[in-house]
Amino acid sequence: MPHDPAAPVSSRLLANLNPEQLAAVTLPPEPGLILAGAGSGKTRVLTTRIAWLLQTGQVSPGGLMAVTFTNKAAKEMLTRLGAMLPFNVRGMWIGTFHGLCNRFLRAHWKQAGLPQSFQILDSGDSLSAVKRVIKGMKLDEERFVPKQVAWFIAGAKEEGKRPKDVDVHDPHSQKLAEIYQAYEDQCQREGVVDFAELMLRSYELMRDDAALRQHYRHRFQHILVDEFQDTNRLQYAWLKMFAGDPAQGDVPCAVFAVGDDDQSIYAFRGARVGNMADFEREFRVARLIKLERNYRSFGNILDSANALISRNTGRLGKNLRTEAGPGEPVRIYEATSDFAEAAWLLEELQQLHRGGMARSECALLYRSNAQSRVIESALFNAGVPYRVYGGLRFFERAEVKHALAYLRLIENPNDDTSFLRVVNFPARGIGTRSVEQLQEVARASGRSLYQGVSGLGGTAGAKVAAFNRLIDGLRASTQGQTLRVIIEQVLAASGLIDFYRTEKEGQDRIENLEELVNAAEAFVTIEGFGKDAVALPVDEMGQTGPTASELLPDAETGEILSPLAAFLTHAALEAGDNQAQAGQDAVQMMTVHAAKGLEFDAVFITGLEEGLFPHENSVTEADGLEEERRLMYVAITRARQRLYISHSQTRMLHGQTRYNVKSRFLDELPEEALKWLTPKRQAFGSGAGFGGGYGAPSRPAWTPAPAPPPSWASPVPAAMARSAAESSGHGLRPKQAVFHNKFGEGVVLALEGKGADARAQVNFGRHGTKWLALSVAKLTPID
DNA sequence: GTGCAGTTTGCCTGC
DNA sequence: CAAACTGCAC
Repeated sequence: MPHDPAAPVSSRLLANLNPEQLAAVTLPPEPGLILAGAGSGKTRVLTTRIAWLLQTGQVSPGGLMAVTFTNKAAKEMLTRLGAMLPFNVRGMWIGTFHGLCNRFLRAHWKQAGLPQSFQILDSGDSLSAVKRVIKGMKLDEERFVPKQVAWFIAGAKEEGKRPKDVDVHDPHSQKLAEIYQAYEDQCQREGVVDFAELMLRSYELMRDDAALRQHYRHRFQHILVDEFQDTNRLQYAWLKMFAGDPAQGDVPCAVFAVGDDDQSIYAFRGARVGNMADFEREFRVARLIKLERNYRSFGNILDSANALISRNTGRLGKNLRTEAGPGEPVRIYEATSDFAEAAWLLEELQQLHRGGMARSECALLYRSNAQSRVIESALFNAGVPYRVYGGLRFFERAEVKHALAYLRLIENPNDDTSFLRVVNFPARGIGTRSVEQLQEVARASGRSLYQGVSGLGGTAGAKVAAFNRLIDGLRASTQGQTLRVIIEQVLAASGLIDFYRTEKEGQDRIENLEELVNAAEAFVTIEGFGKDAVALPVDEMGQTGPTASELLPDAETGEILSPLAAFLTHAALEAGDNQAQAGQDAVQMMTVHAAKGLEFDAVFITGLEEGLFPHENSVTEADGLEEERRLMYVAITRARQRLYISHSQTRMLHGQTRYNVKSRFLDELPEEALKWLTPKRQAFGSGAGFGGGYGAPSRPAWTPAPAPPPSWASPVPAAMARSAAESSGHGLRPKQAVFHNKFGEGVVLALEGKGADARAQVNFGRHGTKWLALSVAKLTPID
């Protein structure tokens, strides 16, 4: 049944949709799969469908669930819906998988076998919990590397497996299963859950509780899933629990799955593109709708993306087209060093800005967070405002985690992870030895560290008891207080503020702690806590504030989660990406992963080098390489008007200079869409007429795109770099543009002295003119 | 038990 | 290159 054309609201809603979009939006209430290419208006289709379903009265706000993958996407959806709908959208089941699982478990904590105030472990917490388990089992950390074990446990959970379900084929895997079991016991004892547990626990509760299952299946008539290609096995199974599983003979509700197999970039955390095909088959999707018209990018950008992704195998098949013209060519730049690359980025950014482009419309993308540093310092030194997403996030900073640990202990004193973090921070005379004793006592009696104090005598026992009293006192005195007061009191009473005040480098940390108070304040304002909910504030970056919305009343008692509990949840599920630096018109910096779902007028993709992008850990398997290619595809398709791609001959990594060869992905782009800002070079050693390039014996010479050398570490540029340095000593000349780590870009005015005494006078612009000893100062020439 | 200096080790991506 | 870890003097 199409919409009622007489309804004025819905016809306005549906105006300007293309036929495919319209078909998707108004799909009858049955399972549907939408293959939505990058920039094809996917989010618009999703939000419009939700609004259309609601406005035509086909479903009530409570009868609909929409799941996204990232917090960014969830926010985006809520913001857009908030603008389309006349009522507050916060109460609706719209959020990330993990956010919704949390909400579900908060409401049914008792059935799920959790304490009411269970805490959520982020990956760092989870890793230290694993470490404790391994230590407790007296196992060798060499043989059972905590990181790998944590990885193994998360992987098992994502497959829906409990310790008893894990494949055991040798003593090692046997032990792994035992560690997994011990980890689980420990988490249960402490009342904490990790990310994967949120999913698995809610899945199992639904699976095992028929009444609950019936309740939710009756409730949700429509479930919309964004980024379906990124779902893992468990998430798909979870979905079937809520929607009804056709394989079990259920009649499923209207699941509206939107995805793009070409943008599947989360295989490393269990994503299964195959879920799309499985869904189509299992849910007997009658009509698969493809959205292939791109509204975002100009032709050259799109052609580049299409050409690149066409090298992947086993695609569902889709080709983006646009009606915009070719636009600007894709510009490619080769830098001599990562510093020079940063200097070039800066220069191009300034030029775009002078040309009238907003800084916030420029994005700098990189494969891994470590690359942001050099770029950041270049921007910082030039005084260009920027904003970094991801990396060390706000709620993951050490001082913030310390403060949160105190808050978590107030909520749940059995949270041993938090207990260990702060029992002796700031120092209160409880050293390693005392803590070990306490751990032994607690383990022996099967109690938490907090409870274990009763079995610990002597001065150590007295000191721990004093710590417990501190926590208890804080719990009592903060009862019923506002979040701001609670946090301020904790910061003062714990001694955290005093501690950082005496630290040399403590000022920044104190500022972050103050920022934590602000974040809490903002959180309370936005969430509203049952009172009249406040309209979504939108900051200058177009993003809304925190979106916890986990304030569902308890299913049995009707009790509303305390502000503190809600805030702690918010801190665990959202890393607080937009706490700092919000506001001004700033250049956007993030990893390619973080950029998914976003778009910008100008995009710079940096570090297109073998070993980095594609990442060296990925090139050994075909699957890995294809995922890297999809990642590059995602990166390219973020750009609306201008796309720049850069690579560098050398790069600092692990404190050493690495010599890199340009990425194979550059050779996979269509030449006619490109413009090389620096001379295009063949893989070294393959002069004109040599065809196949050097060092690629596995490929015949006639291969159209010669494979890059097997190793990304080319010895040749290294030799070139050496000879350049040897011939001129320092490689500098007057008027040479240089880059300094601290002062940024400068121009050499004069040179004097030789060898170890060589000095250069450099004008750094806003940092003034300085004489630098070349044996000490690192000056990198910029071409 | 604390704090410092020296040494080692690791950086891929994220809810 | 830095964070994280280890060893040592107070």
